[in-house]
Amino acid sequence: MIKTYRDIKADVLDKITGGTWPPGEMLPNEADLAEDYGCARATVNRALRELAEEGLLERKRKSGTRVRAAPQRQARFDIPLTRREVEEAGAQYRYALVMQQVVQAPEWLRARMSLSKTARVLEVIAMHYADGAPFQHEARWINLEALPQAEEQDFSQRGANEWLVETVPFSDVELAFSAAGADAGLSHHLGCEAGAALFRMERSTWFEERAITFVRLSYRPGHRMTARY
Amino acid sequence: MIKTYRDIKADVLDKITGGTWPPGEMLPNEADLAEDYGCARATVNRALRELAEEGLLERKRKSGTRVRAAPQRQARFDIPLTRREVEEAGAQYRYALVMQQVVQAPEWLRARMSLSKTARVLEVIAMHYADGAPFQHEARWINLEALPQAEEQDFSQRGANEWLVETVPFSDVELAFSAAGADAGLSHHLGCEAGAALFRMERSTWFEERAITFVRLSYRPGHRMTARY
DNA sequence: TAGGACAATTTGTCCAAACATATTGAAAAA
DNA sequence: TTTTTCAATATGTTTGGACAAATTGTCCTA
Repeated sequence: MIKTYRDIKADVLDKITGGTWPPGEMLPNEADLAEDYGCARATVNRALRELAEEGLLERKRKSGTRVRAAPQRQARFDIPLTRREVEEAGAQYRYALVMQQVVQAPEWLRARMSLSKTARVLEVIAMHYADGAPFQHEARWINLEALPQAEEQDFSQRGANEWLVETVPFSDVELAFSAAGADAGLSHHLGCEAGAALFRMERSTWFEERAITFVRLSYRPGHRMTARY
Repeated sequence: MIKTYRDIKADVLDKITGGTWPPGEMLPNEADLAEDYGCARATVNRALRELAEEGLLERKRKSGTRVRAAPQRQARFDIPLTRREVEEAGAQYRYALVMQQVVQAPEWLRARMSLSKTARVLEVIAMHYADGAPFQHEARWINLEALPQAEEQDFSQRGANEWLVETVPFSDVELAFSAAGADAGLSHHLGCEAGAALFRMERSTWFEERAITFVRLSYRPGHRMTARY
């Protein structure tokens, strides 16, 4: 017997995948469905609302609910904290600072972070290891106008990311994935050949419209990032 | 005056980002919050439930609600349909079939798709162009045991993906992102140098526990995939 | 015929109350 | 002291009812 909103979700999903309600099909309205299922309209509403959020249904007032013609589903995945990523793979994590210095922000960085011409940034280069082998190269720039206290920090023991997560825990993030060939520095640190194809993740972080940090993470060759949906 | 669950969400979010409720902090229980906000508990419940889903709060029966210590936020992004991806960038889309043939599934593919030793698959190689320039190389294998009618299909005009979306609209998907160097075939089709770093997306599709298709999409050099959260 | 006012419909949200369920912590028993 | 039992508590879900908001289609009018 159907009772919970989960049961209803599952049943509707079955009807969709089973072909009872093909793409483009209109569903009965909430009131009718509630009667069919023998439950309150709010229960049906929650089931349908969640299916719509997951991209399977399309809902509009007055016109009703229909199965999406082109099921625009979306992948969700957790943003990996490098330490956890390594440890969850069952490997020993190690961090090492390569370099830390204050510099004038170069032009390309000013563009990405919307910085002024004279902006100073803290540049931090570091490596992350899994079981002693190079795992990820981190190149980071921190906006010293937004976070002046970063200049006093010592990132030789603890990664900049962990400090930032504590200091500016909630922020807006823009992510980009791409691929890039290893240059001389990267190939040296990652222990791979120059030109090797590396998976790369770039992340810009903002807090209250101000750029906090930009980080470019280059993974060792062969790294894969997976998601399900 | 606070009234809607959205207002409550916004207010709670402000209290979190503003430091009133720092990471790890316990929130008052729903009943108390409902009284504070002058609304029903169900309204507070919805606000907090959604914030928890978004990864900002942690909720447990009896113990209550707390701000996540390490805000495990997740990125969501839409799965790109190549045609739309190109057209939304304002470019002219063009598709071209390179090759289509039935083959015995090689060992590595059998492993990925859980196929039997004698499984036959339809191999489809195609190219996607944006404004006449190579945009993406598609290498796809379709399980003919699950979809025998694929063998009769002609993918010279319409991409295999569009046919599959119509034929098996709802399926489970496993995604993987990585980087790979262009081999001879890829560099030829994409018009880039051999060894160039390419962003790659691999997708396995399942329907009712049966492998439908595996596709490997290799983007032209320099491609970026972005998300916000 | 074209445009505007309006009523009907459907989803969206809220409420107050009740019961369900997981979990904790304390009391009771071994 | 350790284990078991049990009640208290906070979130999870459902109900039936109500009103809000968006949108559609119709009818009326110019």
